Amino acid sequence: MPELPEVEVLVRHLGPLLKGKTIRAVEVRRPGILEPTSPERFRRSLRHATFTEVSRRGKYLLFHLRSEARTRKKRSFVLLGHLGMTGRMYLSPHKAELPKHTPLIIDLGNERFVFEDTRYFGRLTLDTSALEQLGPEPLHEEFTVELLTKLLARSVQPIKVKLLDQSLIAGVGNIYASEALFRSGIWPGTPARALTPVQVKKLWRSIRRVLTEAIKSGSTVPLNFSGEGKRDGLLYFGRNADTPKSYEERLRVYDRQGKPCVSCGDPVSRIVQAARSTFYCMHCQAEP
DNA sequence: CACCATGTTCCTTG
DNA sequence: CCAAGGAACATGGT
Repeated sequence: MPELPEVEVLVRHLGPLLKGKTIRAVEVRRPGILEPTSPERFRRSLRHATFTEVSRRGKYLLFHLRSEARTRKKRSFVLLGHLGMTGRMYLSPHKAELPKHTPLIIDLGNERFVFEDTRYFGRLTLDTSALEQLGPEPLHEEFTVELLTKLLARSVQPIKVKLLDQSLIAGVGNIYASEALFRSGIWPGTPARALTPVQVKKLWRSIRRVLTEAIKSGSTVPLNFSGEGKRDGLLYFGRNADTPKSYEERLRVYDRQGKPCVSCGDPVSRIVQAARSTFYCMHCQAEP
């Protein structure tokens, strides 16, 4: 469930549940997801540590912990999480059956923290160096039109590909990149530096709007993070009974190839850029 | 068997 | 050094 909004909603959900909980034991079933941290070091650091806070940076989850070792002095550290393509994290009763692909389980006493990840692309590690390369948070005040203009000024890369660059803007992924460009009426193949000032401003607004709206739809709805059901917690596939809008209504172009554009009725196109699908409307996002 | 999938990193080539 | 493209990672759905 990976882009910025999904991670943000998950962080808001997990924060209150984990705060103050102490780790009793750690079971590593797939050491690869800890890399480059060794399972030994991982277990040693986490055992007896207490969660103090959960926050987010781009698509990363930051679990803030404090080790309470009596013998040694207290020390704060961060456990960095990433959901990859298929990762999920939730609390679950001990008696609940674990899913087939569960790389890591943390025993919290009364319940356990489960990291489920079918494709094992996700991470839970003590190495936080990945954060250093991230660009600005698109929803923070520091992300201004002027900053976006500067970031796009020299590049000839297609704007859609640029939006996926985490060192440019942190948290935008393949779905919301297509969505933001559709809302801005910009052709995905436009070289970044060829965008007009008006287009940059529209794009800036659209990025913030699609992310904010996605967070809102996830936050106002009682999402089910219990771990039952395949797609629970995925905002774009959300289908809770109380969901105000179905995912078809929430996403305007993504995965809608051949279906009528919600704006003009022309069929939505699919192209491949940097080996990823891009969805757009040839009429509403015309090539200049 | 084919192709596709919300992500990131590494390698090659220019 | 940079940009661009592709493969790799691993598993499942259609």
